[in-house]
Amino acid sequence: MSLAHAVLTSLLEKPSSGYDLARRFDKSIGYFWHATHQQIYRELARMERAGWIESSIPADAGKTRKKEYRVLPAGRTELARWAVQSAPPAELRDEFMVKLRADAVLSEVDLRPELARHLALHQEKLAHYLAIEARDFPTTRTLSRHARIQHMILKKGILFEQGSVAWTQEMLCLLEQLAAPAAHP
Amino acid sequence: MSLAHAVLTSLLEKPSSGYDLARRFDKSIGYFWHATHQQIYRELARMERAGWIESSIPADAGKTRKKEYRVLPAGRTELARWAVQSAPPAELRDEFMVKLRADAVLSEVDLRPELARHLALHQEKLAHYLAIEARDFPTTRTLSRHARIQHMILKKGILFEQGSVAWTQEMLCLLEQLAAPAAHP
DNA sequence: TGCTCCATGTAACACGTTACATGATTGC
DNA sequence: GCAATCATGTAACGTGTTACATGGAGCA
Repeated sequence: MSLAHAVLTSLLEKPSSGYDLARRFDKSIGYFWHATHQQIYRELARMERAGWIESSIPADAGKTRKKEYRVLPAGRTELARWAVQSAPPAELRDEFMVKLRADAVLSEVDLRPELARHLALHQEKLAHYLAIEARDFPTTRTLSRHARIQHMILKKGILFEQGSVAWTQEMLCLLEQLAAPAAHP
Repeated sequence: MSLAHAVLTSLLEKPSSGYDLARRFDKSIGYFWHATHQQIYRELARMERAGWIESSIPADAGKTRKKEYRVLPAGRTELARWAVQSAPPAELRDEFMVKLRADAVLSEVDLRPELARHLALHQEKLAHYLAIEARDFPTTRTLSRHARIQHMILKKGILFEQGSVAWTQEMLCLLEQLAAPAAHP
């Protein structure tokens, strides 16, 4: 049950509506823990029932159905309890590796177009992360504890995308070689 | 629906029982696509109903309930269809990053023991992968198409673990610094 | 006899995805 | 007036996890 805790963290950083949460997820925690708005609404409803959070109608709601959620002490306690709990480290889960194995055994499919597409996507994401880094962490020194941890989280994403870019390029290269052996005229 | 295709691939490599599949998963495809034996049995039952695979009682079954599954032409076709289908590249999904964010906002938990544990696990996994590499791919040249693709899949795992080790060390270092600022006597 | 390993499964539940529904507000 | 965006939800389904059940084979 990790989504609940991701939502708690996000709400501690800034109390918000489910809709806002869903959007902020897309560009912060969502880089490491994606969730759709339906999951988030479901989780918010559960957590309110559990007494971890409470909702109110914010000042800027007007005639909309907008609600704002805040973390209650019970939620904070629960988050701290969960955070120090031991859990297995993240595992790689990559559908494309399965496709490669299928290619290796079938040897009748061409995965190069898909690889090229992935390469572009990884490069795009990497560029995006690097832009965030340049904007938010221009200097390593003299930053608050909070900022330095956030920077390390971002670095994890950068490392992952750099690895992905490098590997995808090498793989593409290999498939080119295998497709055109002894290609000199 | 990716588990089905992982199982198809594995069965093409070697027809086997559900039990054997589950164990082979643990140390091949399972590095990139983990599955429990319950998932595998469920998937095998579905695929047999769908006509992608068929089962028979193998010669070495004796009085056990052992069954052996083989891929049918329909299964092979389905695998090829799926393999060239476009899909989004793998995303990072790391619970520990959520914990770090929680730490950043709570600043009352100590994640160092857990980080140290993860570091050891990553190093162990990396050593394991490198041992497999040394054993199965002593030379890059003169290998078959199949082996060279398999090697690249393994390299992806190595790259991931290397990145994880490096990042975890740096993170541990930072948490030490933050815990003991200006520590010279 | 009792233990571990082989081998297959059922059931219940938690989590994630997809499609659809509803209605108000904002901008052209 | 119409489309896009804000905002919240229901329903159905697919996938993954956990706990439990069953029974044979091999061994001390």
